[in-house]
Amino acid sequence: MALTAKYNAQTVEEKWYSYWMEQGFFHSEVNDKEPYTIVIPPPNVTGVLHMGHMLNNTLQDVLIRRARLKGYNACWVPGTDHASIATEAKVVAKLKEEGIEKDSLTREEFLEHAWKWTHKHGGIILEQLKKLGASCDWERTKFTMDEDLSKSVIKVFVDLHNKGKVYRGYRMVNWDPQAKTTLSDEEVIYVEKQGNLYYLNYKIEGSEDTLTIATTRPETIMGDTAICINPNDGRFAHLKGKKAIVPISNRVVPIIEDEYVDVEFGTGCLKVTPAHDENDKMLGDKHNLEVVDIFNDDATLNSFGMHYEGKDRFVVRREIVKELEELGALVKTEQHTNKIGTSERTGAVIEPKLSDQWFLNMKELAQPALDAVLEKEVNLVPEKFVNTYRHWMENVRDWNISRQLWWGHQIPAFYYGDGKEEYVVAETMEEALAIAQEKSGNNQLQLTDLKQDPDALDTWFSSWLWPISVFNGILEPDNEEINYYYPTNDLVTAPEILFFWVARMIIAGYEYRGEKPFNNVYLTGIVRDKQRRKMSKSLGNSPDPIELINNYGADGVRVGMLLSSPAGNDLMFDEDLCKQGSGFVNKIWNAYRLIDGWEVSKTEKATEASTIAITWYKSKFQKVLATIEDHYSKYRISDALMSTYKLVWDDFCSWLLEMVKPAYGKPIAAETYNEVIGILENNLKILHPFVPFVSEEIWQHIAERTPEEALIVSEWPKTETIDEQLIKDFDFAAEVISGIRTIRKQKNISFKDAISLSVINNENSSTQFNAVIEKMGNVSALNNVDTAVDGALTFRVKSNEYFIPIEGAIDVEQEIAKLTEELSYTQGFLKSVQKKLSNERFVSGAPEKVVAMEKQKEADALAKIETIKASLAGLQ
RNA sequence: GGGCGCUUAGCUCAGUUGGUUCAGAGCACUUGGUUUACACCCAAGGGGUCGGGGGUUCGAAUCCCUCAGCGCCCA
Repeated sequence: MALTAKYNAQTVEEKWYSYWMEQGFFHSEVNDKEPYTIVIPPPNVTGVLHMGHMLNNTLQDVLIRRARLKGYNACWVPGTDHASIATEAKVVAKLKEEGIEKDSLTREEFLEHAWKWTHKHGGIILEQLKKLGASCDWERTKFTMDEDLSKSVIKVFVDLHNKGKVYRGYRMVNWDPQAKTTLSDEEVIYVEKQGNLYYLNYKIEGSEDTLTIATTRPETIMGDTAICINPNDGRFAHLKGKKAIVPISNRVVPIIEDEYVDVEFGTGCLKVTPAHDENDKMLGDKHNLEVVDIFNDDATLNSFGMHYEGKDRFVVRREIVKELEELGALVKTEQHTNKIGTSERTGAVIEPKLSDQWFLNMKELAQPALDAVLEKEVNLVPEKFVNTYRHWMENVRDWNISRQLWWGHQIPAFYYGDGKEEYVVAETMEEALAIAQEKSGNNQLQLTDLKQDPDALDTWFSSWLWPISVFNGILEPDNEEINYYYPTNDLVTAPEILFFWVARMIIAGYEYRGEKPFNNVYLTGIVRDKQRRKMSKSLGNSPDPIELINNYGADGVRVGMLLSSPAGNDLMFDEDLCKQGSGFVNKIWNAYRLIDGWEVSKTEKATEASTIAITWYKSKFQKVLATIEDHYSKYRISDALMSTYKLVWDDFCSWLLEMVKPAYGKPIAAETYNEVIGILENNLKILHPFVPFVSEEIWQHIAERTPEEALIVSEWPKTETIDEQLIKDFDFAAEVISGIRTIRKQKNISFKDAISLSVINNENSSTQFNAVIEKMGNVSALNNVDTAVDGALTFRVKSNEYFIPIEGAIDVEQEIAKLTEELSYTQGFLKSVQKKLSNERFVSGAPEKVVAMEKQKEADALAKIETIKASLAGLQ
């Protein structure tokens, strides 16, 4: 079969991906081999593939493909996440477009819409991942709301409740007024915003005096129930025990004292609104203040807002400032920047709100998970994240796990009465009824008397079980699969979700398996554009990944993603990287085209150059293989790629193939050809994790292969001994060849013109590469000589001196200048070495090895100086 | 405000316990090369006071102090 001149990525990629699928190479079953497991960070069902997924999943595929080649039973479990808030928001928006309000639907009706939406969009990302070449075990695809996974979530909730870890509490929570739900602390993003600081006068009861407070939120004055001063602040001693009158509402509120107040900030007088600020709530509890909640769930004002009732908080802010100004209560307005909490999902400004929510007590649960990372049971890569992790875990706060949403796992709490405590928690309604009858002492209770808590659980409360629940390890804790695949090996994810997800998975792992969920966590960087901006849909600075694959091929994009993504460092993505990637693929392809085009002769003898070249490459390959293994062991995937890239491009293509290449029109010895094919096959194996498609394509071209012989399931190259001396000798020869090329370029000697080369072999260097030097330098004859050759261009490698006689006159002046410069540099170098060696403290203080090396340097320099001096003498 | 980290070539980054050619790689750049795999190519080359200053040491990109700039996490 003739090879196309241009590599056609698209057809090749489709062909081999379906072949791999048909042969079931991605599928894993429990067997006798050692498992290697990865669970995918499940993408949201709302999502489309973005560059972060590309990076993340490329890395996972590299790891899983390499594990497969190394003979592990490789299992990569894919799946998706139901993403409560995001999905519900999307469905609500879609319904709105169709003129349907969520409120007009029953829960069941709404969920029907949500499921429909999920079935339509949920699998998009997974389908897109196939284009990238992801070798997931698609037969194992899971969804966080699958029946068994849902049951696992409910079981865990009930279990934690029975253990007293899950509790219901009336707390200040983060309220997203757009999604109309609470958020966990982790879902709040603080952003710096330019705002105003308003100075307002409050009258003091029974006097004409006023006091001045400073606030960023004048719209909350309707909720003020106190003014607070610092007892140590002499300025306000006269206010002690008095009362103040809140403007507009004219509510009379006490003036309390607390050292919490920052004397430096604002005026030193603080208005206290316990219903709408966490710190104020704390003051309110301490001083027994009234709590006045002035907001509706959508952050419009309620009846406490008086004539502002029904208006949005930000509208009210503008209007109330005007009114306060008219009343003469506004003293001044200053510009002020502060950090404002916003919703991770909707971007809405968070409103602190008091409400009943479900919480998970984290302190004790977190302890084993903290120890696991500190003791390196679980490795975070890069290690710098350990500190961040420790800090979060040591200061972990209780987790608000309830969400005022329908899409998700409904909380299995059932109320049998109107009292706050009149509820039971159980996995099923029937169980709930039995417990309720017992708890209430009322045997007459019916199923219809039970009302389930309408709230859903935080999405992360299901995904924290992911590494366990995908193997059904919660419902059947002793099943064969969980025992075999768990703990998984590596997790690849973004540092952004270290707390949201990774930490909580570790917690759940220890709580429900008594064991870590994974050995290593590889935290990738964030994909940014060239201007260091995070790639996002809203900025429109993210290329379409599928478009990229169409343009550069999946292999090209994979290489492009990996080229510049050291662990934990952000990746400044540039489409040129994909271009470089596809350039590499093209290079590999063309190297094979060259080999494939050779006429093979059984009678032709292997040339001396090709024999030594092949021996050399095998050693070089082993050396680089060891380096690559080391990089992988440290999760330095881009370094592993770069080592492979240079091995294939430089050592294989530029050196080996050029050294064994037969002269134009000549056949190649069968012996040499077979060796080169063997070498190529090993190259393809180490290339495969990075460029699975082109490597399989070439592999299958080389020979007819049975399915069992496919590259994807072949064997990773064995390590063999490395002949270091041979590699050194080659490097020396390469320097000689480089010297010849430099002279050719300087003197404008075309490569087509053969030259003769003489050497004074002061180094006593190996001559086994002489045939290579002749071939690669187009040298007609390589002679050993004892004395300098007259009328020749010269260069030196170490203390070896090389002569290239040329027709016509040598520019003696230029040669002398060149030599003089080289001489003075070497003399300077010698001087510094000798200075070191004559330093008594160096010789006695430094290790023997280091001193010996310095002595070697001295000897080398002395020898080199001799040869240069001799050459100079010859010229003058 | 508290904690962590970063600063090395034009760009993106390596550089392990201080000690071989340790001042590096890839890209970009400059120059030359196209009948014979690849111009998505080949070959050669230029380029850095290792953020500034101070210290420890025989020896510092590497350890310590300090200043400046940047980033992340938490409140």
